[in-house]
Amino acid sequence: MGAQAKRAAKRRAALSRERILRAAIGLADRGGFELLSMRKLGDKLGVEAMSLYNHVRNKEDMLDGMVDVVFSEIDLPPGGVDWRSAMRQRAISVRQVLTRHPWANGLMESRTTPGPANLRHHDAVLGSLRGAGFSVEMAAHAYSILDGYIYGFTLTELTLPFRKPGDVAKVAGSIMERFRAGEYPHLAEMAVDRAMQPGYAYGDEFEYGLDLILDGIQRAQA
Amino acid sequence: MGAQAKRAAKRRAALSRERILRAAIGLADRGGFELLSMRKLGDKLGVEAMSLYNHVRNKEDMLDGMVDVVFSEIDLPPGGVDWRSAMRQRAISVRQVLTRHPWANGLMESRTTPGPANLRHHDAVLGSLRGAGFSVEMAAHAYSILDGYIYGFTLTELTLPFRKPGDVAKVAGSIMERFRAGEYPHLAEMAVDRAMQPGYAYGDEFEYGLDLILDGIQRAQA
DNA sequence: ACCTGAACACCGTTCAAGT
DNA sequence: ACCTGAACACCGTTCAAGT
Repeated sequence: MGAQAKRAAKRRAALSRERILRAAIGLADRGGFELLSMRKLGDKLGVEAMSLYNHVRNKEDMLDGMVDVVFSEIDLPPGGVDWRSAMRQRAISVRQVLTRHPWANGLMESRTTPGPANLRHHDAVLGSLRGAGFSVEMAAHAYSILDGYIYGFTLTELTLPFRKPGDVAKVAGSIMERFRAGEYPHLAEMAVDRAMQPGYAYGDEFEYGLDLILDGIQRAQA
Repeated sequence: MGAQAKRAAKRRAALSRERILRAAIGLADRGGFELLSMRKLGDKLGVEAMSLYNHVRNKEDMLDGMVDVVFSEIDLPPGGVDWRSAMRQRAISVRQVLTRHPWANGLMESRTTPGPANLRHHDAVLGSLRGAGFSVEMAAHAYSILDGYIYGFTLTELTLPFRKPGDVAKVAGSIMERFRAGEYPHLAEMAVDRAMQPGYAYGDEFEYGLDLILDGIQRAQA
C-alpha cells in the first residue's frame, strides 16, 4: 500500500453494510440502475470491489438491502384518520419515493426475501384496513388493487417517453409521420388534443385513478 | 470452416430478424431474462454471436423487437360488444400473454421506441372507448387506470414468492418465526386465514380488481 | 477482521478479414 | 451480403495472500 493509498484509507470512514447500501442507492439514483456495478461502487467508496463482499453476501443480497431502505422511506399509513385518507396518503408516499428511486420500481414487489421495513410496511397497511373493520378477505382485495395500481402506474409513468410537457412533442415527432398518415387515428387524437396541450402532465392521472379505486373499495366495503 | 460446421450451416435456415426474435423470446421464456445473452442466442441458432448484428442493431433494438412480438400476441379489444366486455377481454388477454412471457412485463410500457404492434394495440384500445362515446379525457383516464392496474398486478403476481398454493407454506416458513413472535400480526393473520388455505391462488384477485375498476369507470362515464 | 491482486468465466460490441 | 476470429472494455465472484 503506497503512502497515498494509506492516506486515502485513513480519510474514508470504515466500510459497513449501511454505507454500502447508501452509496449504491445514490449511484443507482444518479447514474441509472444499469450503471450500478460492484466495481464502480467500490471506486465510489475508495475501495476495491472485492472488499464489498465482506459486508454483503453478493449483489443480489445488496439489492435486497437497497429495496428495504427504499421501503423504510415510505410513510406508513397514518393512524387517527379514516382508512380512506390513510390509504390515500400512503399511496402518494409510495409514488413519491419511487420517483426519487426509479430503479426500485420493478424490484419492490419482487424480492423473495422481504426485509423488515417491507414487512412492517405491509403489516401496517393491512392493520390500517383491519382496524377500520375490513374483513381479511376485503383487506386482501383492497391491498391487491391498490398496490397493483400504484406500482403499475408508477412503472408506466417513470418509463414513459414523455414525462414533462415539453417531451411529448419531441418524442411524438419521430412517430408523427405515421400519425399523419392516419394509421393510428386515436393515438394521434390523444396526442394532439391532450398530451400536447400546455400544462399536460401524465402524473396528474395518478390521483384520478386512485380516487376511483378508493371509491370502489368504499362501495364494496359498505 | 470444417466439414462438420459446413454441414451444420447448410442444415440451419438462413438467419433473419424474425428468426432471431423468436429464438430470443424462447430463450427468455424458458431460461429467464438474465440468461439471454447474444452469445447464448448465437449458440442456439448455430451461429456466432457477431452474426446477429447483421440483422439487429444491438441488444436494445432486439428487445424492442421482442416486446413488439409480445404485443402482437395480445388480442385487440373485440368489436361488436359493449366497451366493458371489450376492455375486460383485452385485460385478460394482456395478463395471459404476460404470463407466457414474464420477462416482458417490465419492458412493455418502457420502450421509448414503440413498435407497430404496440401502436396498433393502444390505438385499438382508445378506438374502442371513443367509439363507445368516451370523451378524449375520459378515455385517457380509463386507459391509464386499466393499464396501470393490469401491468402492476401482473408484475406483483409474477414475482410473488408464492404463486402456487403449495409455495406459500414453503416461503412463509422462513419468515414464520418472525410471524410467530407477533412482530407482524396482520401479515400473519393474512397468511394463515387466507394465503395458506387450500385452493388459494393470488391470481384470483385479478378479476375482482378488474371488475371494481370497470364499475368505477362505468359510473364516471354515465 | 478486513482488504487486495490475480484470476476465472462470463458479458456486449467493433472491426478487419474471410467467403 | 453475410459470417467469423480476435480483440476491447467491461461484468460478478472466488480465493489465496497480505495487514
